[in-house]
Amino acid sequence: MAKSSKLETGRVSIREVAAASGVSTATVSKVLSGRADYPVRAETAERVRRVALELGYVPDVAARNLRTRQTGQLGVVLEAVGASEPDSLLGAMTTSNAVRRTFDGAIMAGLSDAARSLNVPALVVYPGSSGLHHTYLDGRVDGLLVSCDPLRGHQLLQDLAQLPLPVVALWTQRVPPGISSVDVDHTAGARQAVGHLLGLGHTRIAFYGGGQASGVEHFQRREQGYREAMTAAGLSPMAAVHDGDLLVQAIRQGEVSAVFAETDLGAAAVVQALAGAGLSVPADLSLVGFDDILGAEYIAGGLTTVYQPAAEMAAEGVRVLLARLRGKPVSQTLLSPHLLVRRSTAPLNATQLQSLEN
Amino acid sequence: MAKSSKLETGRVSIREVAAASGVSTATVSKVLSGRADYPVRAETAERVRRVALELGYVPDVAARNLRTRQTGQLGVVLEAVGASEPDSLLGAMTTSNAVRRTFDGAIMAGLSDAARSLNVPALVVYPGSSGLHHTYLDGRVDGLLVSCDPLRGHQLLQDLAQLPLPVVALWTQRVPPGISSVDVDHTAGARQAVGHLLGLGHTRIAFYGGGQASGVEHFQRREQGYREAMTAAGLSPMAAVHDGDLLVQAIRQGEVSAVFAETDLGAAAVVQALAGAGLSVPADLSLVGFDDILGAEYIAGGLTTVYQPAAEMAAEGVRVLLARLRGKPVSQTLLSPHLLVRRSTAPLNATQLQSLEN
DNA sequence: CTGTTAGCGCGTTCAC
DNA sequence: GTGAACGCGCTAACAG
Repeated sequence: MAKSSKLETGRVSIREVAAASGVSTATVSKVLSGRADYPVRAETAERVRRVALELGYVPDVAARNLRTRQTGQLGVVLEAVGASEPDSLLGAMTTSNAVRRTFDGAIMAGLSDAARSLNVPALVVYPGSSGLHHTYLDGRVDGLLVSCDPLRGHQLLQDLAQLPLPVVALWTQRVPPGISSVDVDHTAGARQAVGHLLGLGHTRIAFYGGGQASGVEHFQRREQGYREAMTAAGLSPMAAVHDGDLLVQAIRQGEVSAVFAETDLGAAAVVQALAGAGLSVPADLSLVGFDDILGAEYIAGGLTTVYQPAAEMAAEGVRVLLARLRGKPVSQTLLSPHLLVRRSTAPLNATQLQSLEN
Repeated sequence: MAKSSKLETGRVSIREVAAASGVSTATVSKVLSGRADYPVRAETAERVRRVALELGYVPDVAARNLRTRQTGQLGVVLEAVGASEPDSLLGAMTTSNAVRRTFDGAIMAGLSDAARSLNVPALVVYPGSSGLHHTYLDGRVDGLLVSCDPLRGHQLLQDLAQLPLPVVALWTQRVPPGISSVDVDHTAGARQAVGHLLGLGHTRIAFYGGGQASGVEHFQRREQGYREAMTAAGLSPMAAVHDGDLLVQAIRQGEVSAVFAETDLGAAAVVQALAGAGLSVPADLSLVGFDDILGAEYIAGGLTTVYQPAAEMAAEGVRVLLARLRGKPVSQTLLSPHLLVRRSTAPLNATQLQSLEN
């Protein structure tokens, strides 16, 4: 209609609300931003709110961001994603990659739920590529959550530590100074797993793991928990096994009646090795895994395993980050996993006891 | 130092770059925005670029968003996340939920990779709650990608269709008018699966599925593909089976030598039912699943299954959305899945042939 | 053809 | 409770 040189955004602005309620834009802003430290007469506030609602006023995010120099958005960096392994064709996705994605899915779910309930307007996702510069992040988010990939180095965290943003790392305890972390207590989880086996009467408990991926922080902690639990029970920890044939041999010779596997996938490999040798779980071997991956119910008819509280970890991460945004200091948090007892573990039985005595 | 009432952002602004290069801010903007339609002498442009680099100038995202009324961000709605099933405690996560999360992880990975390679600065994630209002989305993103949960209704898409944003739905073909979609061609995948079994000599092929989740779009299409493949081969499709005992009975009576299961999890259930009856895969039954979930390599010693290209679907979704942002029309896309042949399928064997003849 | 001027966009906040 | 400056990049209109 009106021949105007101004851009028409088709939105109701704060000025229109101000005009319609007979106050200044400043007053409208004070009322609607809900800050208690700007006193406005209750009657006025009420009128402004009603008019805003009637007019369908929605504050403009961009303008607010510009003025406040904040976004209300949190960044989520998925380290495993930036690795750019070409896995899209022919299902060439590696298994560990798939595991990561499962967990990232859970992490995203936990983050989204937490963000919504804690009134964080939005999460901004970035792949954890090395080129994750200041440039991309600055101005888009107020802080950063990093879903770390324990299989990779800490280069990403080192880089992110340089940013002028608070950073919370998930799923790791190895963080540069200045970065908060939230991790699962792998050691405690391992102790629970081994404790369960001890409670069933097993004493010859092996740790299955330490393959190519030894050196991985999580796995080291899990083995550490195994050692602690064994030692605390007055038993000698055994050297880690990572070979199905050797394990089968050890079982046959009565040297092993139970195994705590580093991961559920490792446990699945154990089951396959035993099956190939005509042995079964839990009759010949009690088996505990770690992770509770998708499909764990179908490993050995139901794998007893340590559940990692990924969603809770994510939620805690959001809380920690918001706290930092409010000035709280850097912190390190550990969350206890818990044991899911299914059908892959059983009391030490007569047959096992017998071969044990040989 | 200087007693200034201005906010100190500690950033290099376009004005400083302009001053340092001896031109106006307008010129700097023209040079750095890279738009060809604003002619600037090459020499000047070069100087400006150099100065900007030296000063470490980074355009302010908020200011740019405010002026251009665009964000360069795409929204990602995860429908499965908004359902708010309390699954964080005690591992009460349902299996289908876990499957969804796996796929959402893959989707996020695909989206992130695609976004980066297509120069989309950021993805903004939202849980697919019903309260996903205009309010939250408007001004934060230029368009929306929706990772649909086929187990739920289409209410979410109906709501999103009202928004003044282009929307691309992933993982569904049932979309309201005005919404683009990218889905896996479930029917084609099912035809591949059944074709594989036919090629191995099987003719008595059952479809395992149609339980509580019948009515789910994907599953209907998979069953449809089964029917088409059977019919095309001159065979009569059998009624869907969803009971392990009945299936075992049918196998024993020679009525079934192969099964195409609606999902990998369904296939896992079949394996368990057979194991309980002393039957094995693939000796007594050739089995094909659908999904290639994590752990599929461990079902029946390696489940033959239909791989869903989740990451590719996500990448295609980003392309489609960017195209729409450039004015391209609404479109519906189907991506072909492909068969992963592992060890759960084998040629029709003598024993099976014999019981077949009874 | 090259570059400048002068606001615009809109919510927030300081000084009165 | 108000007025007006402010945050900062973009671009239409204009001058040389």
